[in-house]
Amino acid sequence: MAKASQSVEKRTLRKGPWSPDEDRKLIAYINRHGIWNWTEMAKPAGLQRSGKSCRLRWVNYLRPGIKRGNFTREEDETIIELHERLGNRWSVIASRLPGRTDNEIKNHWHTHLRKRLKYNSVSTSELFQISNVETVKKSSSEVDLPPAIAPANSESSSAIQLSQQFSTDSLPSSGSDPAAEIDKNQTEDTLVSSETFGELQSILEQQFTSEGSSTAENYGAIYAEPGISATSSQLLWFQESMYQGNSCNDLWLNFLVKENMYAG
DNA sequence: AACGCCCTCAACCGCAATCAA
DNA sequence: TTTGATTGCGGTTGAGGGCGT
Repeated sequence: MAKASQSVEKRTLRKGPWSPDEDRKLIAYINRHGIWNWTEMAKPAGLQRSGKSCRLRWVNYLRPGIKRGNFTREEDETIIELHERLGNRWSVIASRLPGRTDNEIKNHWHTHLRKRLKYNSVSTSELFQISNVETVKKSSSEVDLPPAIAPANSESSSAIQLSQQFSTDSLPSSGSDPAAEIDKNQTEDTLVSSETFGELQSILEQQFTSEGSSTAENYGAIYAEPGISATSSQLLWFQESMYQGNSCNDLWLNFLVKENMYAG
């Protein structure tokens, strides 16, 4: 692309908050074509946004499976624990919290958890000793984490991790790269903590096991499949079951209803 | 009611890593 | 090997809402 037209394009790019219409356009485009190239996608999608902006909007807000709303106690503990071990590696931390994005976790850390830790001025392990008294019935490998229908991290992760179960006790106490060790643990851990989640998992596994391509691509592909209604209704059933009332779900529901994909 | 302060969180920016030609 | 494009990540910003005065 010529430099002149590039700069013209740059000047006309929209910034700031996304409108519902822009959201719909992006969802519709990804639904039909999947994710292939963020910088090139914006234009045919009818968006005057940079690819970067589109990607961010999708990853942090529009992507199916995004869990919004309050963080659970377990999530907080996981974040604090991992932050103590890994530092500001938000994407790694996010990958342990299905449905949560690195951005959301980062914000949550800065606005809530950091203050809480500061206020308590005790070490994380001490905090956990206190908080774990209430959840003593749960073994370390049974600590419930919210289910995910997508890994919270990047599009490039190689597989859907449906039942990311994560034990704080299973974290390595030493090692060259804690994050790598945790990754290893994560891929090995596929424990299911509840019947409900088991059902959800089996449904979703049916949808996701065949390809093993990247997450967002999977969603794009799935929503572009001819057998869309069954898949989307299952996904929506899942989402509605687990995360009722969040704005992202509403958006998807509205969208799918609009697109006649979901007659629920 | 009006104002100012504080908090939250969506979005942006810059840089590093990765990939492809 | 180099170089440009693309993607991913973490830090930061700013709009908007809540709340106290």
